[in-house]
Amino acid sequence: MHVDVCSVVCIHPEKVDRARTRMVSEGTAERLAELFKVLADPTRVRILSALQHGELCVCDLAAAISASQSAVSHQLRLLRVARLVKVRREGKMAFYSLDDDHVRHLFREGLEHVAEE
Amino acid sequence: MHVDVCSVVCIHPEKVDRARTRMVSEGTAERLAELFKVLADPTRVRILSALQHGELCVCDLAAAISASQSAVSHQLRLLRVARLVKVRREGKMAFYSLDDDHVRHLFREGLEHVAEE
DNA sequence: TCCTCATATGACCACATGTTCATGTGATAT
DNA sequence: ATATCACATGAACATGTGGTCATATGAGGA
Repeated sequence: MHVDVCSVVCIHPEKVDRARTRMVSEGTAERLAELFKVLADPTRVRILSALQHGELCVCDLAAAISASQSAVSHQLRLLRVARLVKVRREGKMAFYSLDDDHVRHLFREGLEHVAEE
Repeated sequence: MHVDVCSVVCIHPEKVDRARTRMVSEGTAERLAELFKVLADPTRVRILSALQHGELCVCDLAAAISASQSAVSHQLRLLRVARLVKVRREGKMAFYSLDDDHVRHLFREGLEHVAEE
């Protein structure tokens, strides 16, 4: 990151100022990027997709998406800390489900964009 | 990627099957992840944020988000191929704007999730 | 034509990320 | 107690990514 404005000339200062005041804060941008980063992996997308219609235990998830248990566990951790999924423990099993409808919305919005092309 | 199902025991086959049939295809998951990947960077988030209320030229964008022209150009390229922004050329200037309302929706959905915590 | 300006892009480098392998943890059964 | 099962996690490694620097491109002006 470096404050390096293109010389002097080409700028429309009023446009820039208007944009700056309306922009999200740096912290918000950071957290927003962090959220999308969690959604930005095929394995995690498939996990979320598999959970769209109800909870699954880790082992079932691994089977559903044809990935190793370890890989799934690692990814579930990321999804958990981002509050995209939640856990329900029952004995030695762990049942995962989508955390809220919000996740579903984001997912569907994304799907629509992908479907467009 | 390795088909490695946890031994035999813990699976609920009917749940797994139901999930599998309802899941998005591998290709769709890939493209969905690709879309979110483009949104998964603070610089690109700030660019999209700056464009929420109208087009800006590259130089103005760089000024608005305090990044170098080169960095902004590189990121704009990614946003372009993902069809999140579009260009309007006018002489030697290039004015960028959000490609459609879809991008705005995705952005806002993300913001709401971030705002929750 | 030659120079300058706005933008685009290629090479390179430091850093982040996803998987596997090995091992840890806590619950249940024998 | 101890063995086993489902799940979690740490280390290590290969690959991907975002920035800078240098340079290319293409439009306008002198």
